[in-house]
Amino acid sequence: MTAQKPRTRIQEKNRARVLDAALEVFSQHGFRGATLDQIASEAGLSKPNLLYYFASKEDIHVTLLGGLVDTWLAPLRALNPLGDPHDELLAYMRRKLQMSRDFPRESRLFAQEIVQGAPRIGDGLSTDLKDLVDEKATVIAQWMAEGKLAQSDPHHLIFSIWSLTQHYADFEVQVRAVLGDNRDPWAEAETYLTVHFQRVLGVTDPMHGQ
Amino acid sequence: MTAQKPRTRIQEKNRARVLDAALEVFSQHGFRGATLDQIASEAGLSKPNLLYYFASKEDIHVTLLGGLVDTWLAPLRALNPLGDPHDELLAYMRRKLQMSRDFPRESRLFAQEIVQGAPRIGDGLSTDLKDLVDEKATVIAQWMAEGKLAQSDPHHLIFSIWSLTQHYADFEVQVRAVLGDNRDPWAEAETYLTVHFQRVLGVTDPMHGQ
DNA sequence: TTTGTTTTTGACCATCTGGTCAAGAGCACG
DNA sequence: CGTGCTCTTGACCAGATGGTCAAAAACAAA
Repeated sequence: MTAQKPRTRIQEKNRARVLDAALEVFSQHGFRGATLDQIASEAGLSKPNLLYYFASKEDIHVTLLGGLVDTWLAPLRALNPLGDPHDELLAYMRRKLQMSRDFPRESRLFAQEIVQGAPRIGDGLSTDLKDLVDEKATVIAQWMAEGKLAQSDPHHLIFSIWSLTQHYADFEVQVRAVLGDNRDPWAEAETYLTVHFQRVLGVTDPMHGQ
Repeated sequence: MTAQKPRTRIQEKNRARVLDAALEVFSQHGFRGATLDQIASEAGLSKPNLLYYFASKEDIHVTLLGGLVDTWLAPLRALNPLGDPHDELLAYMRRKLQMSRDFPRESRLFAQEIVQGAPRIGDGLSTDLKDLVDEKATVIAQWMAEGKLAQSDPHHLIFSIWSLTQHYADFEVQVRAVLGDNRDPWAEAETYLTVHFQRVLGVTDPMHGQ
């Protein structure tokens, strides 16, 4: 299943450096907009040296995306069917927001891949992703049927969590431009989204400000 | 202010064809991923002929984005301070969703520009966009102060409308992959988002299913 | 038809880009 | 030191790409 781990320490270190550099460049310019020279320079390696560690530009990109999907889906996997519905979903939202804040480059890389039609990841979407989402959607539907959450379409509820949290990473420039320099987007996002989702989920007893 | 309109009919027609082709290609591959040959081919023109109508690749891209911003902001401009708060905001959301459905290429083009840090549109964000949003945020804040809407941060409320509506255009592949072939994302989106925002806005008297 | 203007194109070019290669540097081990 | 292995690089290449240009085709006006 897993590819053979690189043997030496230096290989492991340099592969990591390349991947980090590539993440920086790919997330900013997209796959075709990125150049091997840029990545090599960012990684502090010569281009041929970079190609000693990875077979091709696409190899780097694929490796990056592959390692990403699992990480990205982890918060959803962690959604516990046995926990309290509100707590679980709010916690999921917060975890997702944290990931957007802590790994904006990863978020943007993923966003670009999807916007462009997921040309190099498409298959995984219809299988792994769909299966996981369907599974969790069933759990949520069950919660709703039990009257523990306000009724709505579970799939779209999940979409709304993705959309609202990733927005702050993917459209960060726009958010900052609109809010101005004196505000902290991430702090405000957590406050706002908590209230937002409490309402959407149909909280029974929040301290409703006013 | 406005550039001199092209004189002949054929110029107007061919410029339009180029822009449409460019929109197709840019929105799919990003600026650097798109090639003049692709655009020319898509427009049914030879590359030199294309460059007879536009000075450069960047010229095409800038023209496209420039014409876009106004259109994209129109729905927000139309938000009426004198109307009913719930109706106005729900109508805004629906108009935005319709635009995402009817002009997904425009949405994706814009999304890519923002994700990449708005390198060719950045200035407009901090001025035109910010001013308009600030203005409308004030209106919304007023509505909230009058108790006509549930309290929350107006700027982030606007972000949430952008985010949730554009998601269905920008991440359409993902949405379709997750929902499967037998569902209609756009129809469901309208239904879902209506309920979603009724809750967020603090509807006084919805038919609450259960 | 003649003349002047707009449109179109084939040929061409400089540069960039992903990728190769052979040779060299560094290094571990006997 | 010598031997073999990993790592690094300068030089190079083929193809793609943005853009130019002079000349030809279309077209409009007289």
